[in-house]
Amino acid sequence: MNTIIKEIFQDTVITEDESDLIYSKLKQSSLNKGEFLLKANEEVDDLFYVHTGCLRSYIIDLEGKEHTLQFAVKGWWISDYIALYGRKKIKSVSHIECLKDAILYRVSKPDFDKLCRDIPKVGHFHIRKMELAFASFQNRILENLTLSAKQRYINFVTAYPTIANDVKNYHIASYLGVTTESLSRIRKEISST
Amino acid sequence: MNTIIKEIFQDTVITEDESDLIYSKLKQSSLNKGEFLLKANEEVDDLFYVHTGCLRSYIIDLEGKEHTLQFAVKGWWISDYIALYGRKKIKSVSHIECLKDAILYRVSKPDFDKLCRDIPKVGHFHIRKMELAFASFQNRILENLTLSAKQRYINFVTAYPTIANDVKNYHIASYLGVTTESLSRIRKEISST
DNA sequence: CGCGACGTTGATTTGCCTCAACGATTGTGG
DNA sequence: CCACAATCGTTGAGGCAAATCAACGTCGCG
Repeated sequence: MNTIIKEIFQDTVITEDESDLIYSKLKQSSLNKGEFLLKANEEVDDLFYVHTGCLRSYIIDLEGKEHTLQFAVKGWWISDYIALYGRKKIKSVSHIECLKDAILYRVSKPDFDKLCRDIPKVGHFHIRKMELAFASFQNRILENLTLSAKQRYINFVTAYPTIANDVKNYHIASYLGVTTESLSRIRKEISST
Repeated sequence: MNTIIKEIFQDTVITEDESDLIYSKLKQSSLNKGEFLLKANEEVDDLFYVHTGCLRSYIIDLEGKEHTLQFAVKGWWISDYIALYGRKKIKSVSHIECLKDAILYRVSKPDFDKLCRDIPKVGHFHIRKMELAFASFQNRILENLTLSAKQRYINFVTAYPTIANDVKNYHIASYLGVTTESLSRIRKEISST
């Protein structure tokens, strides 16, 4: 069976025919560090599976500051979910930037929806993925409400050590919601303990 | 057809047989203001559909402070999603409190999963619900990163005017991540403009 | 009426931001 | 392979939004 299908669906058992059908909807694309998968105010139709590399999605606020919504590494999906999943169809609000040379598999939302309908296993897989994401979103909101910047940083580095290595500190800062200067001071404080 | 099934699934077309099957898994329960659906450190197995009334889920941090994760009114589902959807099965981390006399319909997660499998429409309905929730979670994270407490309050009241009426100010404060004192000052400032 | 829950106000503190300058590191062209 | 520039990270001084601590109105209900 196709190795990328096997990778994406992990321990879900997929038949040869199903694999072929899914594969026919995937389009491989590669991206180099610094390139963009998406910029704000574009049409969004696709989901992207990250096979290798590292990306981040972020928005730029009215004052021109960046705020990182999500990092994505091997095994993760990334897109502009606000635009793609929102109640009304809108243009993209996020930028998606490649932080480390990446190989992606793209699938359009309509194709993906159809796969979920035609192959129930895919639908169930998707539901499970969404549920996990749901739980971790709640966790992130909770951490934002509950913890100090220092503790959020420690948690981030603990939970995602590989991402912490792959990305710049100011990317992490903009994910945690602090300035690079503050993060620098936090790191200094931690290293001296 | 059963009116509650019709209400829950809105514009999804459900047959009589399907309706009966779904209904057989639902258990009605009512809750009075001040009562709890769930407290921390309990088993969590169920999802709750809110037919009438108003509830909130919140966690209590190490310092004893409350942080509201979610409000739920008619048409919403509520549970301890961190416990119910997380990677590993854990006891509840949240409290779910009734803020306004409520009528709920409870369904166990296993039953709900089975319904999603046996009735594809239900699965697709669930996916769509999750996608919408996904988008609004991203939005909330974004607002937390981007906006001032004042602006977040204005957005909350604008987006959920009925909830804002049904709940105490300190519930809203703990949802926005500010103290009641700060929210009070914010409200004062707004009223004078 | 009186008590408890809720909301407001004031004084002070603090965590993080802003602005500015300066090291350190990385990458690129000569 | 070095030189230099750009990018990234650190440090300092000062400011501000929101937290903390404390006290006091106000409302609803037994």
